[in-house]
Amino acid sequence: MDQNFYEQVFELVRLIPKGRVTSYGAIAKSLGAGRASRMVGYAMRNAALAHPPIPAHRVVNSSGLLTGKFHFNPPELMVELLEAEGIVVKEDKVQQFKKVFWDPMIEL
DNA sequence: GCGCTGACTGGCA
DNA sequence: GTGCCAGCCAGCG
Repeated sequence: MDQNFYEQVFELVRLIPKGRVTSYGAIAKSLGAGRASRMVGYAMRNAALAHPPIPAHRVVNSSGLLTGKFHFNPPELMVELLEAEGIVVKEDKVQQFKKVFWDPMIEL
């Protein structure tokens, strides 16, 4: 780890292919901080202010639930972006989560 | 230095 | 599928 944890989180999130999503835990694990999933979420908080912009809408929790959509501006933006990429979202949950799930451990 | 909070997770009922 | 609990680590008052 020669870079900061946040930097790695941001980079990994940027690598998420369009139309795919991943979970905080998957990101944390791929960075070697399997139990630091909360830190990933905390990092995403900076994502909104980060430059260049981070596609934080592609990051959801292990259940495919859009737990962080409330932090968007406006909150419904997250769903809008996801659906715009072909991801089906209903009731703040990613449908066919297994299909659109992108595992950084496998893909990288 | 201490305690609470949080964009979480996995296990169990 | 849903709900509760304990573990984790960084930031903030």
